[in-house]
This record gives sequence, C-alpha cells and structure tokens, in this order.
Amino acid sequence: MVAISSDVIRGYNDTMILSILKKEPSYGYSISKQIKTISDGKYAIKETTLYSAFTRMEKNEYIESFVAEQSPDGNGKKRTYYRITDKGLEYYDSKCEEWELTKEVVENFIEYKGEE
Amino acid sequence: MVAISSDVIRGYNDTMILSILKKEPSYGYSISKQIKTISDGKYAIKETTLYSAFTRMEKNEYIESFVAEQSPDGNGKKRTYYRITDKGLEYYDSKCEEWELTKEVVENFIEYKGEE
DNA sequence: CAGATTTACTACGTCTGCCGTACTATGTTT
DNA sequence: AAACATAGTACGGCAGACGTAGTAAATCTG
Repeated sequence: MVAISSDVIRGYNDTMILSILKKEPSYGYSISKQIKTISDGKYAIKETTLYSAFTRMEKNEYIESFVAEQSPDGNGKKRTYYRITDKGLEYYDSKCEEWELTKEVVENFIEYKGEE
Repeated sequence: MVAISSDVIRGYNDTMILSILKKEPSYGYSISKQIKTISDGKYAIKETTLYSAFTRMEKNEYIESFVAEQSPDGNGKKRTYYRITDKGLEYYDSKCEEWELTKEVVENFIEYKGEE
C-alpha cells in the first residue's frame, strides 16, 4: 500500500482547504472530513496540520474567521468558521497554475507502469 | 510567471536525481544541468539542495559514491560520481507509484483553466 | 597572459510546514 | 455510565530546502 508522504503533499494542504472554502465557509472538523471524502479516502489531513494552516492562512489574509453557533436557535457549541478572501482566491488560482507546471516538470522524471 | 515553490517540489528532488542516475552514474554539476534540460528550463535545483540530497541518499543507501578523473589519462580534476543502488531503484519505483496517487488526490482539488 | 567565467564542490545556519503527543470539553449514542 | 464523535488548543521536534559565503582548479576571452 502506497501512502502519500508529507513531503509530497506539503504545499498542497492549503490549496485543498481553500478549494473547499471556495464553495462555502466551513470549519475545521468538517473540512477534515471533506478532504477525506473528496480524496476518496486516499488522504486524511492531520488535525495539527489543519489548524496550523488556518493560523498561517489567516495571518496571510487568505481566509477570515468568524464564530457561529451550530444551530440557528443558539444552542449547541460555538464553532470557528473560515471564509476565503479575495486574496485567498487569487492565491488558490496561482496554486492551480503552479500545479499544472509542477506536473509537467515532475512527469519528465517519472516512469509510469500501468496497473498490476 | 509561475514558479515552482520549494514546498511543492520537496519530496521530488530525490526522485529526479535518481531518475538520472538510473541511466548512468553521474556527478553534481552534470545532474544539475540535466535537471534543467529535462525539465525544459522550468526547474533548476539549488546547489545546496542537490548536495545535501547526495549526503542523505548515500546515508540511506540509495546511492553510492566513487571518485574518478575527468579524463581516462589521469589529468583533469577529480569528481565525485554517484551510482544508484538496488535499494535506490526500489525507492525510485515506490516514489513513482506515490506520484500517481498524489496526482489523483490533488487533482480533485484543482481547477484547470486551459491556456491563456 | 590576465581577468572573467565555468566547473565542482563544502560549510553553516535559518526557515517553514508537517507531525507526534497530549490535553480539554461538549454532545450523542449505546 | 461508558464510549465515541465532535471541535478544538498547546507545545515541541524534525527534516528538507535555501541563503550566504568561501575554496579552488580549469577554461574561455579580450
């Protein structure tokens, strides 16, 4: 079983988070589950990686946080939600471009051997 | 102009080096130039990154070093050449598999917008 | 033939993102 | 009542990439 090492995914965790926040604001636990679902169970972001990404990206103004109740009637625990900013959208787009370039480059050094 | 950030390429520098050493033993300066050529000028490995990769990979027994003259008649400066080991070949193969998986995962989060 | 450039490295310290471990504290299910 | 899911925070360590700098021989260039 091949796993994705942190050195490989490094630099794309932020992109994954932003791609989810592009759709609508969300919070840690939900994003974590969405990443698992979207990746078809192939990747799970670590909690600490996720929350430190929030801190970093908020500092960089790629996201904004706000606190909201779980249900509109005011009961339930409060959660910290994140929303993508315009700067975050730009950053996401640039990361998508970078990905296309990276793919082109790396594939020159990779040998692909079909299924087995 | 999009550039490839170190956080993105991290984890693939070793793979690139090994893919070159798979063909034949080589040395630092040459590998550096080959990476530039093979990537079509899109990526240049930093010297310090390259040489620290040698140290790490030799310790991990993915490569072996030997010293040789530049020309067979014994003149010219000596160079440190590296040769890939069986363990290194295995590692390279596993990295290729990992790349296929990473691609599948990351692409779920990326939006591709043709040329422009 | 002197100076610039290319070749071929080594040393050292810093930065950053990822991760392990651990802890807190509700809410919900069995 | 206990277990599990939810929703985090705190803290420290690690490893790979990189900036800066320095050495030194070989080769090209005016």
